[in-house]
Amino acid sequence: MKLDRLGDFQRTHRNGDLRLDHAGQTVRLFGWCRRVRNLGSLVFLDLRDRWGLVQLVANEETADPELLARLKAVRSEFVLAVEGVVAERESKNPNLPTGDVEVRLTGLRILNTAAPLPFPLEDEGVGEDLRLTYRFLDLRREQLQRNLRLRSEVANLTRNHFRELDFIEVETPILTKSTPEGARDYLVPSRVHAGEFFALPQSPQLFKQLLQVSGFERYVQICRCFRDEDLRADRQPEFTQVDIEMSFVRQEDVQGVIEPLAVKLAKMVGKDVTAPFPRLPYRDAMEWYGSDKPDLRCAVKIQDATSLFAQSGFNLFRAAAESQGQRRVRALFFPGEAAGSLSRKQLDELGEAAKQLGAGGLPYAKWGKDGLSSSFKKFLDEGAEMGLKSHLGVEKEGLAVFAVGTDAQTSRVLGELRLRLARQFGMIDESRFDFLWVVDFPLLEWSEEAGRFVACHHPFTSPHPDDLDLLETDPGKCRAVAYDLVLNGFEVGGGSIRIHDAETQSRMFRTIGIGEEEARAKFGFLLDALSYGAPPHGGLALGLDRLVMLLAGVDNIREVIAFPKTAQARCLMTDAPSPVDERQLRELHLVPEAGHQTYRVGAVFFESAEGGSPELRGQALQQISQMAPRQAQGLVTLDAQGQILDAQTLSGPTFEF
RNA sequence: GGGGUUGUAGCUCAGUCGGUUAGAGUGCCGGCCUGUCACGCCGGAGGUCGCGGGUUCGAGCCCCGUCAGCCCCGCCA
Repeated sequence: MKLDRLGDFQRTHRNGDLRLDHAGQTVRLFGWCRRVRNLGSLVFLDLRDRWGLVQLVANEETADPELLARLKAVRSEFVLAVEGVVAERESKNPNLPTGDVEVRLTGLRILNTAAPLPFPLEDEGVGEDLRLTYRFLDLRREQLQRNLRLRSEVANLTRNHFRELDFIEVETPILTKSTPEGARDYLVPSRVHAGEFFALPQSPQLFKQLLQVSGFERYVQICRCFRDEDLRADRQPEFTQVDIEMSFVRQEDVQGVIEPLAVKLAKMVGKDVTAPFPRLPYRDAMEWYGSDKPDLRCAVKIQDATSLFAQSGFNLFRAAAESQGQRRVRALFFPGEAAGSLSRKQLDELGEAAKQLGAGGLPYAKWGKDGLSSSFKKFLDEGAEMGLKSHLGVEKEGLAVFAVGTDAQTSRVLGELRLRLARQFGMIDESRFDFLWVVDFPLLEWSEEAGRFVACHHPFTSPHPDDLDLLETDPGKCRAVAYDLVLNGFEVGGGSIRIHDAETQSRMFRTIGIGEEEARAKFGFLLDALSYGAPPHGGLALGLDRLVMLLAGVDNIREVIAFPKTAQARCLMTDAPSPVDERQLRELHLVPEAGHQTYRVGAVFFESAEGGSPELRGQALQQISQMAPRQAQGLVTLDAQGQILDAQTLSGPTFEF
């Protein structure tokens, strides 16, 4: 098709803005054809631009025949420039903001054609792999346009918020130094320095602290961060943080600049939240909710039921009661008919879920229409049942589930079941935004894998002033001045007051097994900086993607990122990551120089009683084909004496011997 | 690294106990149509049943392997 030129055509209106007031005006519009409805001698076309949709119309009696013919050639997603007169419609469409008017065409330029799309833009439920492969089309969809617009507004509001509070935006390096601790780094090989690497930042942590030493006092940055770890629905390998750091502050001061921002952001999507947010010590969060990021939209709390079973005939529970706190019996009680009428099958499924979470099983007590049923009913005489009911607060129907074990075990099981059951029983009010601060995190935790203590937050987090001495005596008990911002069961931010003196920092390094020499080599610049007048300081980082996800009311972080990666950390659109030229690898010193190239020859020997059966050979060939691409590959089959039976290349013929 | 789940027409899906030529809706192409807005009516084209192997007289369906998407555990200071 011959395309028309844009020429000097100028837009006069946005499509979505046209109203009855415009009737009689000649307008010029741009946009994409959403759909043509060709009724023969009457043709309608919906023209879409970023701001909305308006109906165009032309008919045989009034329109230029050439224009009409051209209009009939238009297909979905063609790019058009049109001129026409706004007119009141004969039949209005109340579902459309522009539904009272239409544009009677006087001119039409086809600026570009479009092949039929690989998927319809209107449908929900298109396969996500397709959407990601054609992300540029996926992004035409209203939902994603809306999400990215929201994201843009969140970023702007955030910038303005901190600007008003006199923060300074400073950019920090993307090419930086790999540090031990924390997530796996993405590495960037240095061409100039053979065998050496930059790392992409997991966060600008050290730089923002150094900016405090430099005297900026209030720093903010909306920055990209990178972590080479496995993905989840709310986790991408590159993500965006709203990163702040302040000098001369306590925890409350940092929370005090974040809370009003959170209130404003919530308001932006029509949610009323009030600051200050509740502060919940980590220990209580684990005790009541079995999670360090509790979803407070459900009121159900975990309760300790250990003492109830001190005399019980139920050995499992009594043993816990006799373990002097080593193990406990903990319970969740869900009131309501839905909970009280759970079927045997559903209870079995719950039991399975509990086992997946590491429990031995799931003891339960259910009060339904026909009274008590329980997996340990024979140990529940009337008195015991009454005790249980008054302890758990059972009034009418409901379901209690139990877990027994160490605190870590029972928290894990009940924390997860709390969420699952609350959802199942409709006890989560989806319309609510429940922010809270989880505070007083432990500073350190024992790592079985590393055989030492590791920092819970990061190694620059200040120990709680009251717990300083525990660093050497009982590190596991030492609290940190660290705080997470939690929204509806998601960690949307985390921060801490930092260590600002070199001596405490050295003690911290020592405690987590980083020796003097290693500390010098890896964090020398930080220790230096701390020794030249570092002010007390602290800060926080918000996970922007996750926050926007919750503000947008979607359940996946990819829905608020323009070009996200798959769960396997690939970009289906660009097919990244991908192999690179060997020349690039040589320049980066990742393969030996040309001329000194060495070739490795590998062989795998499959021993088999059947010798060269076709089945085995097929399997072997396929496995080889998946080992290393672009190499000559083949399979040689030997008999028991080592004589070659045949040789087969992957693509070529089979050579018989 | 482990577990679960999905993969059939461009798209969304159905496909019985393993049995004839693999279907529907939608999209696409052609024709008709003056008030549509999910336009309507008529006709047509369109399939590597993800890929490889096996079992079987016969495989979309059963078995083994593998690839890809999604969810979860581990991991994510």
